[in-house]
Amino acid sequence: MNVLSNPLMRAQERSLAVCGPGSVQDLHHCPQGFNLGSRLNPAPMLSLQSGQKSTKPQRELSPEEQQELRRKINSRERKRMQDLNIAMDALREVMVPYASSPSSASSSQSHQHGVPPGRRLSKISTLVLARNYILLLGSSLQEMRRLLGEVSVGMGVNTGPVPRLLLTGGWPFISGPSQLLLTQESLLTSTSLAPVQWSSAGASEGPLCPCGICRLPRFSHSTPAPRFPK
DNA sequence: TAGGCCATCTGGTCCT
DNA sequence: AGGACCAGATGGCCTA
Repeated sequence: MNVLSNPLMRAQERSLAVCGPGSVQDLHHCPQGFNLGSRLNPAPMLSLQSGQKSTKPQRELSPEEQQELRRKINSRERKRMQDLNIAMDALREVMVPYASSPSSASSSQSHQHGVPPGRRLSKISTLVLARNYILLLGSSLQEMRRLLGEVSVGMGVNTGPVPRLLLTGGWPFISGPSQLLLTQESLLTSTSLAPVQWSSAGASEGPLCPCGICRLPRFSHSTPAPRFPK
């Protein structure tokens, strides 16, 4: 396998080559060697006194201990980001066929984000496409429910278990992208996965999402309280 | 060469 | 207290 053909591996290769994990350079962020003092706080950095809200006097860390702690923290963060990238790759893997589909409205958006066919989707494009895909599924489901409702009313028959599930608003457990990262439980309990209310006519109708990125019909941007009030 | 995308480091904040 | 999460900063790589 050609390592250089995979941007992710390329990046990892690069980081390993330049600042190998756990190397002393971890501490200095080798390209610049600046991070020994806070950019926001001119006071000596790397005090590493987590929180600093404790009134207890903290034990002074020796330079070696500081190094070791910093290295540990950096390594954790690196691992966290790598896990995130693995998840992103999994999502990407599922979304790529939709991105390359010429009839897909999403593909134009991937182009909008500078993703020519044949190239790896960027993170932002992957997320936008995934969102579009979910919206599409939602509208398809709406439409299906509507049709099933018409049919069952017209025929006056019991529609059986599956249609009833659809008609009552149950979320279908399709073997699609959502199953990659969501459990059945999370699907059932999540309120954010309620069927989307938007015209099946497409994005040309209704107000556009103001975010300027997705440019899709607005369907309620939930704005949870910021976790980090500034 | 400018701009997009990315990985990494870092300090701050929140959660368990 | 330690870990998770987040956002800002920075520099490298790649492409138009």
